[in-house]
Amino acid sequence: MKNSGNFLDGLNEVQRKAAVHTEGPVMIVAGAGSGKTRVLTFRIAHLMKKGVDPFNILALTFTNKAAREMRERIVKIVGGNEGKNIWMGTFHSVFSRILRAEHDKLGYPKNFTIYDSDDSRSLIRDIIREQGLDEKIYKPNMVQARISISKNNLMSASSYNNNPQIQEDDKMSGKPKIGLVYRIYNRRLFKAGAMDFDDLLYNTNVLLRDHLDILVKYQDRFKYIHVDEYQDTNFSQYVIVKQLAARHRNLCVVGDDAQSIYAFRGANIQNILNFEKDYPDLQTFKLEQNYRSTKTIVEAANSVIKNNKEQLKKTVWTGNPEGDKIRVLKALTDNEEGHQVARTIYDLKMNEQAYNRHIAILYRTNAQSRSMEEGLRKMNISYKVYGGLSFYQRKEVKDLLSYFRLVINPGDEESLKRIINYPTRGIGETTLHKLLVTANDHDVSTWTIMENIQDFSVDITPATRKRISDFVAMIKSFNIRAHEANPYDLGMEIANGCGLLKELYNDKTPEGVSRYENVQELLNGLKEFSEGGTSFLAPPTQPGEEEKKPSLIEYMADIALLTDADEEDDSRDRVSLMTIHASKGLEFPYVFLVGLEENLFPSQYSVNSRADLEEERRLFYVALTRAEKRLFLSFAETRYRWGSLINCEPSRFIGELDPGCLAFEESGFKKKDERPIRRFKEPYEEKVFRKDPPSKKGPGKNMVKLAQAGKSYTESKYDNSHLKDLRVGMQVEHDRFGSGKVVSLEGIFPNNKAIIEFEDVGTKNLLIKFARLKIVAEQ
DNA sequence: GTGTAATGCTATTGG
DNA sequence: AGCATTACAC
Repeated sequence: MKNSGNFLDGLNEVQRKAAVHTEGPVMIVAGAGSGKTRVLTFRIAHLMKKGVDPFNILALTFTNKAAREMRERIVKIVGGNEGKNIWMGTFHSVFSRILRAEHDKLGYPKNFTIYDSDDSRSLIRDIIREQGLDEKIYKPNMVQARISISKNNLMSASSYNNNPQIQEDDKMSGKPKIGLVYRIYNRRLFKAGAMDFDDLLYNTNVLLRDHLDILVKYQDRFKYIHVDEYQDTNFSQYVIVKQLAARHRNLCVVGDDAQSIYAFRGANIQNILNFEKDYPDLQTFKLEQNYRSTKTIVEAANSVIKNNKEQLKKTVWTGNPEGDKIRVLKALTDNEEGHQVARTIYDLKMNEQAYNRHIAILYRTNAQSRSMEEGLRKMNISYKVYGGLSFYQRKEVKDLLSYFRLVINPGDEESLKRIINYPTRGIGETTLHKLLVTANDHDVSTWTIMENIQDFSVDITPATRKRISDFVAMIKSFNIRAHEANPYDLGMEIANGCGLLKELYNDKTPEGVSRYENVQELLNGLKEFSEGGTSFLAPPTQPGEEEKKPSLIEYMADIALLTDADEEDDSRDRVSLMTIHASKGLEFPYVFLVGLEENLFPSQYSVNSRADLEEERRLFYVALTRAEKRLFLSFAETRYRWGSLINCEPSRFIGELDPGCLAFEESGFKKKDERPIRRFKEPYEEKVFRKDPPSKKGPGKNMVKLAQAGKSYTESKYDNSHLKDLRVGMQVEHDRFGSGKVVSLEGIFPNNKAIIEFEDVGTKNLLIKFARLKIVAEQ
């Protein structure tokens, strides 16, 4: 623990001023890498040292992980145990807790369910169908986006339907019923005791607007409010903050307009640009010194962002060394891009002793991870992909979570629909449909119908009735214990009792095994939660309030709002792969920014609108400024999309970079018909066209050698690179199954599967990377 | 009601 | 190309 008093010495002058200016409205405009987290951390620590009760401090961060890390740092500075009493987390997690505490004011159950995007889209799709609307016109995704935007602008279903402008727009676009879907959607959410993500903010606004006593209560609780990444707040969040801060006016927002990249989900850059209008007496601090990156990187980033019109004036500079030039890499195909990136990483590790964990590969869309993964795997470099299908969205994980959700809130219709017949228990589509219709007719939940099936005249057989009441009895037996039982024990009982664990265990295909493992992993997490007490997401326990025991209910309240970005870093040394959006707030010594092509980055959806293009440019700026030491840019001339090859042009953003920061091995980046950009190294010899006959000497000999030299292959236990050229019709020999013939192949090496007909044991479906297989003959 | 084959849709970005 | 939903056979 540090001695008190001197801890602020670790800040520069502006940082220190910003940290100690605790009273009144404050805006900290913080350039990339200027130490804003540090300022926020020290500021809160300073408040506590001054004697401010941590219960009175609120800090809203962009991810829960950021909150967790900041809390840890504050605890280190301040010492003692008080740090845990700060209210910290994302908007969604903090206000979902407040909504649970005040649930009765809004007529919601305390254990309301949080619907994720998939749940809410599925509900919207149901409503569209029930209303007899054409799904081709009323695309669920589009309707969902419209509803989401409305909620984030605090526009209720009624105002939506009563707004002449909107009604006119919807009519003109041939979709006059969106308002109706919105109204029904909200009604159904409420009936199910569920909120979608946007409701967590919307309903917080309703709560604060309609209940003055509640507003005053939280105004007085949150005497000091901090909002990180303020440039990415939406209107709904803006109003919440404004309301809460109205009484004490100690509001500190931190952000960088140049890094606003979430307009697509309602973030309003005007919130930060107009902060001064809302609080004319504000103090502004500009953090302009970058401590993160080399001069080259900072200058390159500046040269790009100056192409944007609307921004707050600031000049980011750094005292860091010049550093290496940014290298630009051209590849023939997306796959070759992956190979070259992997190869360059290999060189970095050899020549600069770089660790995997110091390296990030950033891309615009999740789909781009595939070619990067392939390249890394071949070079035997271990990596982790963030984002994409998150753990909690995997089918098997969501299935079990749906049981948990239903146990906690039997009104949760989306969960009910998901698992009522999984594992199959003879309650099929027709029965479910009858139940849903009856529920709708009586305006009660499907669960209520099932619970009282004898009271309703539903046309179903006695056998099916029995199955339904068995199901109801099972869920109820878990439900009565949801409050007090040990969450892990209860979770295990549910997983076993519902038959899901057995179902997965019996599936011996490679995918089935992995599904089983995923469920086990979920249960392990639940176990940790059970043993570790309440979570970091829970609000501090108020004085006089009894300490919360871990329960399944608490667990579910937590994980509904967790994302991949919140995962604790593991200690494994792995390269990070993620979208640029996901990289926000992170930094790496080595950054590879890939896929710099027109219509990919900037995205095809953005090129026709100035505002959208500026957002893409800010995204590019964010990507560049993640790098501390060295930065590599790359693009491919052709790329597979929807399974077919398309031609690409280099991104305009490359042309916007100050050429002096770039390393071209020849004359530099010119017009598209010139070919000045050479690869970093000799190109990896790769077949561009799939139709080429399999190479006689096998896949790049060097690759194999490197793969053998390395220690741990990311996934495979065996070096099966000789199976890359496996083709249908080949004769093979298996360690255990004997000799056989390849019947079919699918997927991409080494994650491909082969169906092989063995002479002795019949047909087997094998995952190539695990198969102990030899090629015996070509035919 | 259940399991498999065929179709069709998707890939901005995410709490 | 890969996945989810739908169509169709048992």
